[in-house]
Amino acid sequence: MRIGELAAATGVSARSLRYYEQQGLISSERTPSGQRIYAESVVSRVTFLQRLFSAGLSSRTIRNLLPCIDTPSEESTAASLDTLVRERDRLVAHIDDLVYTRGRLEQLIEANLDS
Amino acid sequence: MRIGELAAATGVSARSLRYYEQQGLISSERTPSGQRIYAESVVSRVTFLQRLFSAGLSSRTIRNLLPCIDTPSEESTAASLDTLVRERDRLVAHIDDLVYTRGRLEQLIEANLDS
DNA sequence: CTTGCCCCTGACACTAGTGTCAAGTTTTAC
DNA sequence: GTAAAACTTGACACTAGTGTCAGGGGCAAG
Repeated sequence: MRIGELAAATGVSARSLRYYEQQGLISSERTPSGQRIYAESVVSRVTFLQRLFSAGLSSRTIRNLLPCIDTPSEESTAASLDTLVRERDRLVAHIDDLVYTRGRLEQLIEANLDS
Repeated sequence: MRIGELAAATGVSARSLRYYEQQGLISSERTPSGQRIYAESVVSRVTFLQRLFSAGLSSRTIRNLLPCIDTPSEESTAASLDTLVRERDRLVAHIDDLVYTRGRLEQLIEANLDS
């Protein structure tokens, strides 16, 4: 599939897809003339990348844990697994914080509802 | 209290405190020479601001809901309350998304642990 | 009075992902 | 074969909160 199709399939702009490739997060074949050709599996990869971005991971951090995604259960993923666990912990802490904030907002809504 | 003390008390840089004031999120008295003097109550305000920033609210959005914070239960907060509810909903959706992402990361950790 | 520390404003830099434009090439459709 | 649509690289802009530096003023302790 070409970049326009991938963009349509994932909702990610072609600009961003090229950026992801530049950051080493996705890969593509090239036609003889240089146009990118993506495997079908890249769709779910891009979706997952979006999810990680939305969770606040940087492209650098994501690149660090790619071995855990691409070749699970191999020795070469020691540092990758470390990054993965660290990001999970960071995410858990952030969720806890957001849940508390949600409570604060709901208190505020209640206090403003008795009008 | 002066800006250095407020910075120490909140862990927010003086630079950021001046920025918050510029954005209309906090206010201060001034000494005749122009130095900022903060009320004690600004400490908790700044702490809450940090919380909202960390939840992804922009300073513009925060300013919109300040009426709900400063003068709860008044008519003038109709638009403010609307913003508040909208942000609460956005936050709830985001938390749900992050919880799902946490599950994905934990699946990934598990898949990489059987080495 | 002077030393040292704190404060003031204004300006510029940085990050990091994305938008957008330009100029040129390739593919597709008629 | 020609026109439209899609692709290429490269470059520059933007956001928004923060860091940092410059050049100047304020104020307390010695």
